[in-house]
Amino acid sequence: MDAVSNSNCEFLPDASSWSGQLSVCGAMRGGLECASCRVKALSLCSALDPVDLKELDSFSKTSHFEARQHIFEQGQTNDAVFNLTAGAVRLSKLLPDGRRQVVGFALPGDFLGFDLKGEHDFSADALVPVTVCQFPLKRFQQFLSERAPAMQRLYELASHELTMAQEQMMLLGRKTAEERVAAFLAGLRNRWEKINGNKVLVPLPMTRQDIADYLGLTIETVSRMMTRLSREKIIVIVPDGVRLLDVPRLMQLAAV
Amino acid sequence: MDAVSNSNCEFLPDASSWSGQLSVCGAMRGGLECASCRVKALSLCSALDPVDLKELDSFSKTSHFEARQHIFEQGQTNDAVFNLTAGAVRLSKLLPDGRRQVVGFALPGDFLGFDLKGEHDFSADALVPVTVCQFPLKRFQQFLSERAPAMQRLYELASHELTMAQEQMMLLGRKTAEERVAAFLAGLRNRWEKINGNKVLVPLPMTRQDIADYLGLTIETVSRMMTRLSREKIIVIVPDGVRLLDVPRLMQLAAV
DNA sequence: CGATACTTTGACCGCCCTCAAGCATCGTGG
DNA sequence: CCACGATGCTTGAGGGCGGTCAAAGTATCG
Repeated sequence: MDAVSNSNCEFLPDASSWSGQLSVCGAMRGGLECASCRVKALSLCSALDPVDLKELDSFSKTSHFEARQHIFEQGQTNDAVFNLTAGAVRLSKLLPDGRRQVVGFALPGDFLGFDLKGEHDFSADALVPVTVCQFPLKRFQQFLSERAPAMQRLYELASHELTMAQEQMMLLGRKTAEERVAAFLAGLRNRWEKINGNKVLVPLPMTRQDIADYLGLTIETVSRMMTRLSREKIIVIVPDGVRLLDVPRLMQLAAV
Repeated sequence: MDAVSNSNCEFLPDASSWSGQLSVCGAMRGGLECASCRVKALSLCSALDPVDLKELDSFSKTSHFEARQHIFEQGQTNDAVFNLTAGAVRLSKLLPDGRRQVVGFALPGDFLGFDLKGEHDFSADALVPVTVCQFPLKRFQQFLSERAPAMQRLYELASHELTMAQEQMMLLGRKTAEERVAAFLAGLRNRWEKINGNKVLVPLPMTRQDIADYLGLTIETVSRMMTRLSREKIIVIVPDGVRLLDVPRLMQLAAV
């Protein structure tokens, strides 16, 4: 996997801004077609031959979102699906009284919009400047119904997402605060590694509040646990992320 | 939906055993083909025309499991998928140190085995006598690749499962003990209603420990919350289930 | 630099867990 | 028919993990 070079795409803990990092490391240069997409191998499109890819390209639209912009919102009718090519997105649900649960973070290569009908049951918000391939829902569904491999690939992605969701249930239902934070960092590391190849620098484009809402904790507890991991020389907290010093120990604390 | 008659299939709080109830209300009489399956409308098979259904039938096998028998286990290689036609199944994950998280309960009509490859990442155990339609994985995959509507239907089921999983994340991450128990009962009611039409009698084929492991609580807390709901005249605890007295209040406590 | 947003740290508290005992139900065998 | 052990459920007393409240520290950006 050489989709992204390691040298100039590394997460730079001291200086690089997200837009800067992501415009360099990002997947699709505006206006170029799917054929040149750099997250293709990670995404839905890996199942498609060049002909199908061109067809898909013909009704896709590249969109950009600034940090904090809504890509779609809970309750809104679902009329498009997305493939994230650059940036990071928070997926969250709200209760009527304002309590929030983050159900996931989407990174480059991730697909948004598995629920192909009805209303969105969570919101998707750009955490940093974001680029997506956007597909109108109707056209996308028609495309799928005519390409068994694409449907099959999408199923695999959804099924994997379901497995991850069950793992998250284990985390939320049965793990301690320290285990949750350790598992979160270890999990994110593995995802980023597939994207930028870096095994020790873990970008955290989300706030502590977002992490807390993802892990079923409060912002204070997340902060305390990060500090604890830091004191124990397992991580170093850097701007917009962490550097992992002792991955084996981190994975052990994560309680698999 | 008249697949199941109401009169003699009601959950009987005082006398009926699970095997008794389920053999009467159950979906498929041993040896009969898919065409007569009574949970068809709820399941994967609703997407199939009679010809495809016959083809599917040709490589299906009806299996029975006694209460407490394993249908499959976490870590075991995945070589079959199942459609539950009668009974109830607990889906659970274990941590190395023995902590358990129940990731779901399967009821008649539910599909088991969305992850079509690798190893099972949870165990499926019969809570009561169970009947399943069993399909060898390879044949099933081949069947799917040739029937777009079936693949699409399976995708819908998986996608719905994912949505439910996200709802469960909200429950585990952000709801109080009372809200969790209320939401659990309200959710089960809606699922049973589709199966047996009963809106107030909610069978609970699982133990309090199973419920606790599903809700991220302890058995004592589940028991206390059930007692509290009972004291507040919202439910009545009956053998093997609950009777709902005040559904609106229950749904309100569930914090939607 | 001052305003704003985010993070960290500390002191205290409460919800749920732990530990322990008692109760109900059911199948089994005397 | 009842004694019984096994299993599961309920209830109570007390403690701890993580939440709440409050304040100080830090980065970013006009």
